[in-house]
Amino acid sequence: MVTKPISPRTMGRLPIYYRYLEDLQRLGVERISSDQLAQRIGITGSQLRQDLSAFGQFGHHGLGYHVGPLLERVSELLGLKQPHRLVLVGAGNLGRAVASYAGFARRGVRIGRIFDVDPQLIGTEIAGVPVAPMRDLGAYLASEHIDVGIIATPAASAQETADILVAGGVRAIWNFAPLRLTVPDRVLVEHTHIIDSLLHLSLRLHMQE
Amino acid sequence: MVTKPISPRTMGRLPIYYRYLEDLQRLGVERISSDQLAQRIGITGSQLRQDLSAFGQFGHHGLGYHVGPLLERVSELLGLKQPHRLVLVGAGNLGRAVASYAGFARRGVRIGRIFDVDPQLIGTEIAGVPVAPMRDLGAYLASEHIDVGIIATPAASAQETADILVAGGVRAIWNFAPLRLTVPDRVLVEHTHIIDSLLHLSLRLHMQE
DNA sequence: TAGATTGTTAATCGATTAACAATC
DNA sequence: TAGATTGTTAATCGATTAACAATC
Repeated sequence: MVTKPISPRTMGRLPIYYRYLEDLQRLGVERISSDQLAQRIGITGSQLRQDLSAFGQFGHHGLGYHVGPLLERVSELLGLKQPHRLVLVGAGNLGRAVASYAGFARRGVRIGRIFDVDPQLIGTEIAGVPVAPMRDLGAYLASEHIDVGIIATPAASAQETADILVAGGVRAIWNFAPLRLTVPDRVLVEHTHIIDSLLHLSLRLHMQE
Repeated sequence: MVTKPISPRTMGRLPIYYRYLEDLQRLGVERISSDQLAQRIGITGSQLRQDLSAFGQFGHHGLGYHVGPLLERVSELLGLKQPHRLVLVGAGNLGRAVASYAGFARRGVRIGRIFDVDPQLIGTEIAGVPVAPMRDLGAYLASEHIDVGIIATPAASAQETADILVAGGVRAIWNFAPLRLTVPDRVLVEHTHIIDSLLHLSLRLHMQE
């Protein structure tokens, strides 16, 4: 189905295309030209067409692109057609924020359980997901097939958590703790360091002066 | 002081250089060669030297780079030498997580006040920062000089919040709400959409299959 | 059909890598 | 000095833009 190899830069833009197409669909827009969509996103129409052509022919000469089918295709490329099964480790503010994120269910992302060391939290639910004691994480992973582990623990326990997740067979780790994790090559790590965003903003402010 | 124009890609890597240099400093490493540092980061030594040469000569032939002075220079470029004054709007889980982020103080980032609509929270403190009622935001901005407004409200009130922040004279908005904000050109917007990270991870997982 | 817009080729632009003289 | 490593130039590679024939 993939007609040409998709370049890294194009891949990096897929989440953005996905979000904009979702917005259009929600607004009831059925068709849009490459120039119109590109303008919203802030890129050139040429670049958008170049990107889209890497994974199929979706446009209609003279008419533009149908939002629905294009969104389907982008979703498929993003791997959103298969549901993802996740566990979340760390039920502090950040963990709670992640667990409560409204957009997951709609995209096939299911957090099966939350793990934390705080005895006060054990047995409670956060956003409908039960909180279990950290020491049960290994056993849980052994009994359930989990794709992704989310680490929202303090930095001090993040590596230890990663080790348990890896031993439990996760294929990827989504890491919010402010440190680099050491994992085997076969395990993907996505770092989400909010400080990077702030540093980037600070840089832009500074350049503007 | 800036010797050559710094390319967008190089600018994008500055936060990463900053974090790695911080780590090295904390570990007590005083000197490092471009090849060693590049290897840690996962880029080539050539690229690192090319990047660093854009903003000065820091290396010592045969010896490598001194971590301290280089970190100083990168901090300066990132605008971390001037303290930033921020307000945070929205004291939900995400807002609390941002307010509690330990790395801000060290980098000259100060959240002066938190605003929320929940009467229960008014008068309390989060991470030592007082929570004030949302309706006082405009007056607060008029009385204090604030650089950046952080939006951690639900999507439904994010644009309204942005309007108040803009009217209050902020130069930039750090937006966590899952929607695009409309602001005048002079106001910078940094979007931090955690869903993008997950989509990117999902894509990588999917490509690997 | 006439007008609009795609998909694709070719041209341009920018970023990364390779190589090495300079130099500590 | 000999060895190591920078800073920079030139070569390569890849991504973006421009242009337009194809086509609905």
